[in-house]
Amino acid sequence: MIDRLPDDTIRTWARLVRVQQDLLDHVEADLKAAGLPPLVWYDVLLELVREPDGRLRYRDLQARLLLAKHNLSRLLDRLAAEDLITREAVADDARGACIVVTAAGRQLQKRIWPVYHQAIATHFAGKLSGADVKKLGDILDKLRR
Amino acid sequence: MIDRLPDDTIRTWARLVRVQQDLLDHVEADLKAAGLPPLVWYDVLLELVREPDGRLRYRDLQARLLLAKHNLSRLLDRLAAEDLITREAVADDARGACIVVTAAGRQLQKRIWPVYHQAIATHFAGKLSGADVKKLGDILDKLRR
DNA sequence: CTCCAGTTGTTGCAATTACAACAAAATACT
DNA sequence: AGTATTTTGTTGTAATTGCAACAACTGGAG
Repeated sequence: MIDRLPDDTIRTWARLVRVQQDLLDHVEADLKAAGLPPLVWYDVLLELVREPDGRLRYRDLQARLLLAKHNLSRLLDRLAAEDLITREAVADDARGACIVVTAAGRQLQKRIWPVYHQAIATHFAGKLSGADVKKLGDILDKLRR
Repeated sequence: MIDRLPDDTIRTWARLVRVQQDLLDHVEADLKAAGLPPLVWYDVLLELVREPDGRLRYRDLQARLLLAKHNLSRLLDRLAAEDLITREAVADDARGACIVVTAAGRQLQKRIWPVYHQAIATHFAGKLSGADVKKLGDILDKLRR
């Protein structure tokens, strides 16, 4: 219980919220301008592509994405409709759903990355020194706990 | 045009996105747990309360909130439905709408603040040193441009 | 004055997200 | 085994957000 936060702490918080929203808006706009799907699609595909066998259980995917389960379910519906992923049964758990990237899914992930990479460079990395990035990383690490 | 960002820069970006989302989720959850409306409501009320006469033109409010105009229009519908704001005509511009906080709006803003303040203290300020906050502020400032 | 481009704010409609309830299967407990 | 509890994932429905078109108005050029 803290009595009263200093004004500059509050200002920094406000700025964090604001800047972050602004950054994401710009990145999303860049993706859209390139005719690409929103960032969450990429997040899902990336998590799957990173796995050695290109598959993850639903709940594990959910845990990594910090997405409410019902939202993920519908997001996957949309990805499946585009043949970017498929749902398979899990061997030892009949409830489970295994999410698998398709070849098209891998291809799309590869296609999004350069655009996303460029956006990160433009809106984020290009504005900071190496030392800034390092320091920011340390600070974010503390916030994560 | 940057050739290829270093891995740790990309990791820091990813962490920024993740941590920020996580922080906001927690803050929103705290507000909801206290039976309070979402953060945007507070943002709108705060902008208005800060004005000496408790009013702002629609477009100015929009510019400060980084909200798409149609979204703000509907958000204001909801606030108006709870009698937290009212819309008034602007003297010298018949198109314009002036958004005015009501007494109930001011009261709600005052009621939200302690909860929001506590959430900032818990999830943000409490995890960082004063120097961290200062450094973070500087970095965010660079990103803003 | 008259027309035309730009601004301001709202609205119809589609897509996405949130909440609540649910079915099905696994796990724990007696 | 038999029953309650928890986990896992989906779905119906309502709220919110995004997109495009719109009406009303302003301000400036001819």
